[in-house]
Amino acid sequence: MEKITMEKMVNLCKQYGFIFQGSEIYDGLANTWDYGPLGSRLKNNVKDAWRKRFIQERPNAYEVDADILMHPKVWKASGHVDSFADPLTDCRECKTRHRADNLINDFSNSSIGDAMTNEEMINYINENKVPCPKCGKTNFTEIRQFKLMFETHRGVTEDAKSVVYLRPENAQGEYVNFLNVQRSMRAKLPFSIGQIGKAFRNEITPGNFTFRTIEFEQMEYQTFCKKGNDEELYEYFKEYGKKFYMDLGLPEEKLRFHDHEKLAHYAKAACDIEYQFPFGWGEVNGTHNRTDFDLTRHQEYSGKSMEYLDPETNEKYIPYIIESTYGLDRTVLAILFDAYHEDTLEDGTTREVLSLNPYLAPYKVAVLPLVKKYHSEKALEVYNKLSKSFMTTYDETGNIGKRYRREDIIGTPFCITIDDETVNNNTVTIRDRDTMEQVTISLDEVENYVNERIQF
RNA sequence: GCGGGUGUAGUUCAAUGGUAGAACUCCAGCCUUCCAAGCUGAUAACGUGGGUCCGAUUCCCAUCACCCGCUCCA
Repeated sequence: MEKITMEKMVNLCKQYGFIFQGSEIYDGLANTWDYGPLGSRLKNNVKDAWRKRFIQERPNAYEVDADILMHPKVWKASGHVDSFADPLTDCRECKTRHRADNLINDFSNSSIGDAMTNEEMINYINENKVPCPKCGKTNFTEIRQFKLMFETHRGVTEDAKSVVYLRPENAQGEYVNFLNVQRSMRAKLPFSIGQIGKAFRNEITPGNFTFRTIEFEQMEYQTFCKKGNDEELYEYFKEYGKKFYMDLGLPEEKLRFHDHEKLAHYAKAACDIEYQFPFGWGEVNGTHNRTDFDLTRHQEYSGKSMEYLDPETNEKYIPYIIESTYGLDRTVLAILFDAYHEDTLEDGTTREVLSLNPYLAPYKVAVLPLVKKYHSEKALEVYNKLSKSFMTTYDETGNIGKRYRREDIIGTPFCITIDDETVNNNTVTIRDRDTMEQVTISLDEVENYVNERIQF
């Protein structure tokens, strides 16, 4: 088995219609990628798998589909406006990051930093030898204005009032709907709100194909619980997430937990699930104990009570939140890397195979007439019939071996060959992608045969 | 954001200061009754913008994009 490089994966994805470079005919827009016909099928199948495990099979779980554009105050409350758009400078000595204006204001015990430009700030810092609060040295990088949120404008005027943001995370869509979901679903704690959707971050990125992009999709799961149950649920969802990845087909030895030492402003505990990509271990999931930070802030900023009335104890309290976020694009990428391998057959020839979990495969079945001129009519009949049940493809070009190879590389689990026996006796040969074994069954049994094997 | 590398057909490569050649893929046809066979034919490329030059795909500059390594990353 040959290890696949990133370059080869990018190529393969383009060649077979999984993922294309964004805006390619205009030389591309950096760190944007479009999912092609097969890629979007795969991605949707991953979403469906997630929905099944997280919404359908778990008790008290509800899905929402919140808007990407939210009231600007949401991002004030969440802390994103303040921490995502500041003049930041790094201490070269101890690698800590600071707001330049705060350094100056604290140093001068005034608010003169507020009115300075970035250049004035760094000059002031260097001339006055403003020390790093952590290590006491004065060796700061140039100030960089971090605006990690994409902004756009509501309405036709471009005044500050009309600024709206493309959401940098989906979570707030679940949080602001906490009460709506709780009331309308008559939900009792603990319950969960899940959401699949796009988020945007204006980051400087190193790329790595779809691993880090400026627009990305997340599958999020927020579990609201009583304080005291939070730590147990946090541990539970870490394991549940790992199990999910293993169910998708990723091997345990390529997955690991990575506990965060440096925590975000909202988190009490944070742990990633990482997958071993060719470029190293990379985060595919993040589970956070967000405590009651978010709902408390929303209560503060909106003036609306976020308290839950516990029907058993009659206590009122703001719930804790355990968040578990799955990077959809990263998950798809991990699945692609893991599924790809090159086989050497007995006769010495090779084949490239995507051994995808059949549930995830873009096409479940390929219908192949053994010889075009004798069997294509019957094959098209079969194709039309099977298309009603699952994603089916049809190929009559070239010899049968070549068509098997074409299906192997796009991960189609079952190839159905239509031959004289099909025409005369209504039996077909089904060939398995991974074992290459063939079975002959009646045409009527095909749907059941395939259905049994594509469950998640 | 920094350093290095690379941009020629869908892919992988070639050649050239004087209008680009091949293999594979793809498509059509022939052949073919179960694993990339063969034959015929067709389509298809110098990332973009400047500069030097009579003339630039080739040399120079810039830009865009990708790759590798840093950096960054809720």
